[in-house]
Amino acid sequence: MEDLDRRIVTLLASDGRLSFTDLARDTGLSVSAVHQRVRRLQERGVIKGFRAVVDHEAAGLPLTALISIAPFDASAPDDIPDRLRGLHQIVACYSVAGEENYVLKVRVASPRELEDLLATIRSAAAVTTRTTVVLSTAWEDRSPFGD
Amino acid sequence: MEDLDRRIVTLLASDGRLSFTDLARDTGLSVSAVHQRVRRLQERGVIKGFRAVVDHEAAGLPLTALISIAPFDASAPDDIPDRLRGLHQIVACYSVAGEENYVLKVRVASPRELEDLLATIRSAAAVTTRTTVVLSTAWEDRSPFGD
DNA sequence: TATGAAAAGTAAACAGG
DNA sequence: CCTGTTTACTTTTCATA
Repeated sequence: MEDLDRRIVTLLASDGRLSFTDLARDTGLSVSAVHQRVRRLQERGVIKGFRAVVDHEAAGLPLTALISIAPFDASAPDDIPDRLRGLHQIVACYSVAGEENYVLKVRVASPRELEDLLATIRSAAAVTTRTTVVLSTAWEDRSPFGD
Repeated sequence: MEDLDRRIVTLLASDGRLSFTDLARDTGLSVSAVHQRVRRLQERGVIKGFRAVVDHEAAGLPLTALISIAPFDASAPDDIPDRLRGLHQIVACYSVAGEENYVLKVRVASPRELEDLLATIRSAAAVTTRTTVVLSTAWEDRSPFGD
């Protein structure tokens, strides 16, 4: 990726509502030039979208957990993500190399909801679960480019 | 959190560049009313910011890993997040309840860079590491409110 | 891939209920 | 906490290099 594009991506990764005017100032390009570059970055899929960063505690979902899962029957065809996609509490689903096959990140309102969710996950995807409760988040979703 | 606010947060969590005009249409409020509510949500810290969602593969960081860490010396004061904060490859840092003390999410360009990063983490924070490489991401950073 | 300029749309601030 | 209005700014498109 070109230097100017990386700069634009870094800027938008740390403030997704920066105006094209600001981006232009920070990159030395004209407003139209930045505009075109951002559009191209989106077309190429480098920028996949824009999101508000929500404080889940303040939003009523104070409990985050990481759940590693492995299928009961390792010979079954693996459509686990498809089986879990409908559970909106699962905010991330990674296929991983390791003892388990997938790691999920979930957000729930209470231990009780976590308990229910685990049961749902186990029966929906025919898996065993190993749950790690998040106690606190030092940081999250930081830009890997070093701002 | 009130219903209208939850709706606004959900909408912005799925498209962080929605205009106040669009938010007003989708909530039935006036443009000024949504404007004020969004400002208040930011002041209260419910909305912590806005970010571009970057495809890290396309952006040259194709390798993601989850690293669980535990201190060599459990009696030492725990300033691990502070010791790791400067490593920009660490995009998330969770304190967790479990065998290990922290789980990190890292993004790097290559296995070689992961190797270097692991060495840096071990010596910077005086910890042992257990690394789980992410093979693919089914989804990530989804809204937990069910859009 | 860049630029500047024009038209349409939006944000931000404000007065008032 | 809401509404409508105003002003300034921003987005988007276009012609052009």
